[in-house]
Amino acid sequence: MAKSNKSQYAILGMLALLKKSSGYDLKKNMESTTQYFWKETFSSIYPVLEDLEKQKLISKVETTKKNDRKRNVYTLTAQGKSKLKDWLLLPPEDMQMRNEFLLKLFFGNMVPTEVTIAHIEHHKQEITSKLAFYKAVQGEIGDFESNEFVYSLITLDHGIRLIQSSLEWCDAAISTLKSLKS
Amino acid sequence: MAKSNKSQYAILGMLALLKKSSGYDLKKNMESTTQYFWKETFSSIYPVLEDLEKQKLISKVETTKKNDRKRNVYTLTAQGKSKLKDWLLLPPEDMQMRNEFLLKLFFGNMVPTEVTIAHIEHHKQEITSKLAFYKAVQGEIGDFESNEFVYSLITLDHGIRLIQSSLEWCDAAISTLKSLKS
DNA sequence: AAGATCATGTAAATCGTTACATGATTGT
DNA sequence: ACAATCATGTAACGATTTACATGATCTT
Repeated sequence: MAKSNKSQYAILGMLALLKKSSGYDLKKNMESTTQYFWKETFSSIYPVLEDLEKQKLISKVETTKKNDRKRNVYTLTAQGKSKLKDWLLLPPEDMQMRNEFLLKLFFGNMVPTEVTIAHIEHHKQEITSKLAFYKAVQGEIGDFESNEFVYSLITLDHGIRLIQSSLEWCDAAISTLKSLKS
Repeated sequence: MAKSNKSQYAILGMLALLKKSSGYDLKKNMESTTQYFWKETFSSIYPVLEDLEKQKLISKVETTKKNDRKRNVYTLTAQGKSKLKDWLLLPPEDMQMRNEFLLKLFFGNMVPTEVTIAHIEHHKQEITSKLAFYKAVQGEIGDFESNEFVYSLITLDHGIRLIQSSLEWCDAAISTLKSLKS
C-alpha cells in the first residue's frame, strides 16, 4: 500500500510544477521531462497518490471534467509544499547505479569481440535517437534566458552533454576493439 | 532465498574473471572495479552464491587457508560459464535510472538558487575525487595495448569521459544560475 | 588491549515491476 | 465500428536494502 520514499517526492515535485494534476497526467508529464533520470509507473503513482492524500500532503480536487470522465485531480497542500522543500534542502543521496550495458562490456573477455562491438553499436543507435529527442525538447523550451524553465534546461543540458560524450566514447571503444584483432 | 536475476550474472562474471573467490573478495573486487556501474552488498552476495551452487553453476572449493580462517571459495562450473555466455550474447536491457541529484535540480524553482548551486558544488567535489580515483586505477592497469585488460580500460574510459563532461556541465550550470539573480 | 577489517550469514522491511482487470471516450 | 488512448486501480511476485548477529584475526 505504501509505495513511498523517493517516488513520493518525485510526485510531490511534479505536482508543485503542474499546480494540479491527475495521476495519469503526472505520468505523461514525467515521460516528456524527467524520464531520462526519473520514471514512475502507474502502479506506483496511484498508490502513492492515495498515501499522500492520507498524509494530507496533497488534496483531491475531484473534477469530473466537461465530459464527465472520471478523473482524480490533486493539488499540493501547505504541508505538502513544506515537506517537498525540506527534502530539496537536503543534499542528494547518490543512488545505486546499475548499468547492464557496462557490466556486459566489462565481461567482454568471455565472448567474441564482435558481440561486444554489436552491443556498443546498438547502444549508439539508442542514444543517438535520444539525443535527437532531447534536442527537440530543448528547442521547444526556448532560450536559456527565460527564467521560467532554467531548471528544465539545465537538466536537459546535462543529458545532452552526457550523450554527446557517450557517443564519442562509443567510437573510441569500437575502434579499440577492432584494432584488437590484428 | 532466490536472490537472483541480474546479481547472479554480476557474480558469475566476477567469478569468471577471478577464477576463484570468496563472497568477501568478490565484493571487495567489485568495489575497485565495477562500483561505478554495478554494486552488490554482502546480503545479496551470500544468498546468491548459495543459490548458484544449488543450481550447479558454481562449486565450492572449501579452503580453510593457512590461518584456518573460515572461507568459502567458489569457482565457475562448465554450466556456469555457459550460462554466463548466453547472457552476454543477449542485447543489454536498459535499466531504470533514478538520479536524485537531477530530480532535485529539476525542482530547483521551489528553493533559493543558492541551495541548488550548493548541491551542484557538492556534486562537483564528489565526482572530482572519483575522477582522481579512476585515473589512478587507469594508470595502474596500464596501456590500452595490453589485451588482457582492454575491457576494464574501456569501461573505465567511459566513466572518466562521463565525469569530465559532467564537470564541464557543473561549471556551466553554476554560472547560469549565478547570472540568474541579476 | 583496542580498533580495524576479515568473514559469513539471517530476518524484516521496503520497494518496484509485471501482469491482471476494467471500462469510457476520442479520433478516423 | 475499430483502434488508440484516457483513466484508475489490484495482486503477486521479485529483488534489494537495512538492521541484526556473531566471531576471528590482524595491526598498532
